[in-house]
Parts: sequence; C-alpha cells; structure tokens
Amino acid sequence: MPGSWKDVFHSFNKKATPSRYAIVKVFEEKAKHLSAEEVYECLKVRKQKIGIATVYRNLDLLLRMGILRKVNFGDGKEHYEMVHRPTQYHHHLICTNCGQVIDYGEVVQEEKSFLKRLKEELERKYHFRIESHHIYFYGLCHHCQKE
Amino acid sequence: MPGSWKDVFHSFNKKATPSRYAIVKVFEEKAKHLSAEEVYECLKVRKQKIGIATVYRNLDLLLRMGILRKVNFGDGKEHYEMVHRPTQYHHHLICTNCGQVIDYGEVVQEEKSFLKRLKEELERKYHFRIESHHIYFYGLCHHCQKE
DNA sequence: TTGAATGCAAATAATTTGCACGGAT
DNA sequence: ATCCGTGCAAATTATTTGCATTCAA
Repeated sequence: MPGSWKDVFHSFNKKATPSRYAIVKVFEEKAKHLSAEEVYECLKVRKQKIGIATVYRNLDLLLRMGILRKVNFGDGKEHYEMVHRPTQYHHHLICTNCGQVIDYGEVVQEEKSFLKRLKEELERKYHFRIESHHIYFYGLCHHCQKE
Repeated sequence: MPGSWKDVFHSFNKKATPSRYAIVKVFEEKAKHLSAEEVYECLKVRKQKIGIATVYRNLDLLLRMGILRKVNFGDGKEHYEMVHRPTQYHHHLICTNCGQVIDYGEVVQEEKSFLKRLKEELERKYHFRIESHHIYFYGLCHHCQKE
C-alpha cells in the first residue's frame, strides 16, 4: 500500500489493512459515487477477498475520517463518494424518471461567494458550525423529456 | 373530508379515501418532515385504522402527485414533507452529531435569483428540464459544538 | 356494481451485529 | 503477543408485495 494512505489510516489510529486500501482505491479509480453493493461487486471482480460487512464497516470508517461523504439519490440505498477539496466540489443532477445522476462542477461564477454568504448567515442565525453542504437538482434528463 | 382535498384526488383519478385524507392532514398539521413510521404512529394515536403498507403506498402516491417530496437526512430512512409554493420553500440544516434537523427559509436576499441562474445554466449545459432542487447543510448544532 | 384501495402477513432489500479467527503493529 | 479488523451467518430495519376483502364512485 502506498505510504500516503498508510499514514492517513495511522493518523486516525486505525490499521492500514488490504481491505481498506482496496476500498479507497476503488473510489480513487472510479471517481464517482458508489453504493456499498457496487463497491463489493467491484472488489469481487478484482479478486479482492472481502465480505460485505467489512465494506459497510469501512465505508462508515472512511465517512468518519472525512474521506468519503454520503450522497442520496432517493433510490433506497446510500451512495458514497470521495470528498474533494473545496475547489473541486461538485453537486448532483438527478433524473426523476430514469434515475440517471450527473455530477456537475461549478457552472456559475458567483456560486462560491453566494454559498459562503449563505453559510455564514445560517451559522449566525442558528448557532451552527457548518462543515459542508450539498445541492441536489431534480428533473428530467434529455432522453426522458421526449417520452 | 374537505372538498378541496377530495377534488385534488379526483383530479388525479384517484379515490378520496379516509386513509389518504388522514395522511395529508398529518402533514398539514405537523408541518414538518416525517418518516413513514412516524406518520403511521401518529395515525395510530389518532385511532385511524390503517396499515403501514397503506401508509407507504399513499406516501408514494402523494409523491407522484407532487404534494409531498422526499427528503433524506442520512439516518437510514426516507422522510417526507409537504411541497410548498416556491415562495415558501425551505431547506435543511443537519447536525451530524445528534441528527437534529432545522428547517430554514430564505435567509439571504439573492438566494432566489442565484438559484434561478444556476438552474438555467444547468438546463442548458446538460439538457435537463429541472423541476426542483434541495440544499442540505451539514455541521454541528449549538449544543453539539460544546462537547 | 366494480375495480381501486386496504389490511395483513409474508417477502425482499439494505444494513448491522455477534462471534471466533486471522493479521497488522 | 495483542487486539483490532475480518468473514460469515444470523439479526434487524425499512420497504414492498400478494391476496382476499372492503368500499368509494
């Protein structure tokens, strides 16, 4: 396992195991949101010996470590994706008909400044310390509009 | 049942049943997001004879009718809430420690115009027809910050 | 009257847990 | 050597489905 991930796990007083490394590698390589089952299937294809329970336990660990975040598309299962640096954040566009999900980056200039202001306003008003946010847009994808 | 709801169901070619009316009444009165189980428990307290399957079936119906929307707080169950007119929309602030959810309305002036622009940009770029959006903010509530 | 809606129980799907064993430190 | 992490199977939780019965139109 590359030293960097090893160090990350150790910095959280967690052991750097093959299972854990295999999971983060899947997310690094696929670079998209995956359900627990999808991670599990992907690892099976790669001949990585792992149980589904270990996948769930480590997804939860990676969540608590701040390496993954949960996203939910309303399809009955949780999905997970890597947390990117603030400059690389993205949100989701979900087709309510076919379930397709599109990741989009920053498309409008003032997005960051607007969200910063909204965040600060919410923190003051509700005495929260806000750590992240997520925007979901729902509608019909190109294909489903024609039906 | 008040004529208005009766008409709404009929306009969708659906029967106006006591179960359906009881469910919308719960959402009207509680005015907040509820899980299927919470709706069911609430109706039991009110002596409304109903099965949990009927609750799920009608939540789904009300979703398709555009009366309810699904919201997800990452706690393993779906929650539902009434869709309000665009001028009354609100989003959610979720405490990642205790799970508390705060509904917030429009707190920053340019919120609507910003989101309108973002929506239009996304529609053009991805050929979507966007119908709604939802913003979630995550962090620590006042109480959990002190721990 | 008649098909849509319901209640109940059983089925399914997603996720979690208990426990004995194996492996990272 | 020591526990943390793991696999497996069983348990739990959320949601869906099949079917006989009920009831709104």
